[in-house]
Amino acid sequence: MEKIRTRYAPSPTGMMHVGNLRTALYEFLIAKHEDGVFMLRIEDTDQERFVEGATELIYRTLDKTGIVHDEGPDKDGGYGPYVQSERMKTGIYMEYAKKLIEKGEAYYCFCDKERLASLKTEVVEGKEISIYDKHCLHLSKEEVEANLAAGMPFVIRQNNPSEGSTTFHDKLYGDITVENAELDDMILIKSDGYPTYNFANVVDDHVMNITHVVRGNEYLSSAPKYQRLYDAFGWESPVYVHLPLITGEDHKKLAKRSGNASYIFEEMIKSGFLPEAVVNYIALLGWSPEDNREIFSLEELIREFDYRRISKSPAVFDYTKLKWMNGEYLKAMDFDRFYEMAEPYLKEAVKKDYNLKKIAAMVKTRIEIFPDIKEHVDFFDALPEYDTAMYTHKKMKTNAETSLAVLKELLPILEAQEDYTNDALYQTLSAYVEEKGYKNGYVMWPVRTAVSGKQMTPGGATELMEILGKEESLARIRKGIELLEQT
RNA sequence: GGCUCCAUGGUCAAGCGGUUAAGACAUCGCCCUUUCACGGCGGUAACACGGGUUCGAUUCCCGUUGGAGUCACCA
Repeated sequence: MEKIRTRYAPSPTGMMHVGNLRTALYEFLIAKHEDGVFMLRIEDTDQERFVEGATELIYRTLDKTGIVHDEGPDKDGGYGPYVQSERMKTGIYMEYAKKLIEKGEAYYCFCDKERLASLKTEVVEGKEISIYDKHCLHLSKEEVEANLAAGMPFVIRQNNPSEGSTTFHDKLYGDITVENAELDDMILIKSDGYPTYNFANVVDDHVMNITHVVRGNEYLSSAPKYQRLYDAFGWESPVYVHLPLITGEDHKKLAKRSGNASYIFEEMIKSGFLPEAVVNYIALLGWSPEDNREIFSLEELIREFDYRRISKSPAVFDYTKLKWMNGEYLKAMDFDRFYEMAEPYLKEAVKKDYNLKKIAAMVKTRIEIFPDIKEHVDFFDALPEYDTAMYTHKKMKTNAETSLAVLKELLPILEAQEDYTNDALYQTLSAYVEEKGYKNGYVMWPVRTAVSGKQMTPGGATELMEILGKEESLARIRKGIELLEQT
C-alpha cells in the first residue's frame, strides 16, 4: 500500500493557537500511526500578512511539542521547495493555471476593484456577499491577448459550471454534494502573480504527493471547489479528513486575531503549562481512544490514534480540565526536572535562604501550573498579618484561648529543642500531645497557624518548622502568643 | 440571508436497535490526614423536539428547533 503522506501547511502570519496546533498534531498522528510521512509546508502567498519571525515560531512550537516533520524547508525529502513563495519562483502555479485555461476550466479576468464592488449585492452580518458574474469569461481570445499585451493587470479565475452538482467524499463526514451554481469563480492567481491558498494548496498537495488532506472544518464549504480543481486537472483526489473545530467558551471558532491569550500556545507555556500536557489535552478534543484512558504520551498517541474515531461536532476548549491535566503531569514528573522548572517561580516567591528543594517537594502535588507556587509559599519570606480567628477550628476543637495556652506551654519546650528536623519536632510534639492527653490537631493546628499565618499551607506544622529553622519558628510562635494575648 | 455541517450532563466524551446511558473535568458530600492538597468512596447532573421505520429507538429516515462554519486578489 502507498505510504501515507500528510502535511501541515500553516501561513506565517502570527501566533499559533490550539486549533492550529491540534490540526498539526492530528496530521502528524495520522501519518505516524501508519508509519507515514509528515511534511511541513509554509504557505506564504499573502505577502501582506506575512509576519516577521512567524516561521521561526512554527519551528519552535513543533519542536517543543515533539510534532516533528519528516520533510520541510529545513529537511529536503525530494519534494521541495517547501515554501510557497519559493515554489512560485519556479513558475509552477502559473504553469498549471494556464493548463486550466487551455482546458476552459479557468479564464483571465481583468475586472477592477470598482466593478467587483458593484457586484456586491447583499450585506449579511457586516459581510458583503458577492458572486462573480463571469463577465470576463466572455472576452474573446483577441481581447484577452490585447489586454495582456497592454499590460493590464489580471487575475485568473476558476470557471465553474452553473449547472449540475459536485460531490466529494470526506472520511468523517461522508459524501457532501453542492450545486455548482453555488460555486463562485474563485481566483486562482492574484494580480500580483501569487497563487491564492485555494489554488496553491491543490497544486502542491498533488505535486507533493499528499495522500491525506487533513485540515480544519472551516474548509469544508470550499472543498467542492477544490474537488472541481482536481477533476479539471484529471487528478485523483486525496483522502479528505476535515477536523471538528475547537471553540472558546462562547462556542465560537478560535480567532487568530482578537485572540484570547489563553488559547495561544506560546502564551500557555509562558503561563506555566507543560507542552506535553497541552498536546495530551488537545489530542482529546475531538478524538477519543477505545478505552477510557486520558493520559497519553506522544508515543502512545501515535500508537493509539485511529482517525476514524475523530468526532464530528465541535469541542469547547476547557481551560479547567487542561489545568487538571497539567497537574497530573506535574505530579508524575521526575523530581529533578520538576525542580529545575519550578526553581524560577520559587526564587521569585522566596527570597530568603530556605531549602528550596524541600519546599519544591512539598508543593509538587499541590499545584496545577507553576504560577500556583507563589501563593503556596509566600509566607516563608514574611509572616503575613493574620486574624486570630484562624486559631479557631471546630473539628480540632481549638480557639484563641486553647491555642494561647498550648503555644505558651510549648514555647519553652521548643526553645529547649535543638534538633529542628521534621521527625524530631514531630516526636516532641507528639510526646507533648500524649502527655497532656490532647488530640493531635488540638496542638498541631495552633502551631501551624502561628508558624505560617495562613489558612492553608503546603505542609504540616513540623514540616514548616524544619524549613523555617529554630530561630524563625520561635519568633513566629512568640508573635502568635502576642497576638492571642491581645484578644 | 444562501449553502454546508453538527446535535448525549455545565465541559470533554463512550455508545454504533434491546445498557441500571460508561468514564474524565467541574460541582457537592463523606473518609483519610499535622491544615490544605493528594488519595479513596459516594451524590447531583444528559440522549433538543415532533413524526415515521421497527416487536423495540439515544442509536436508522424525515421534519422542526438550536448551534456552528462559510460566502475575499486571507489562509
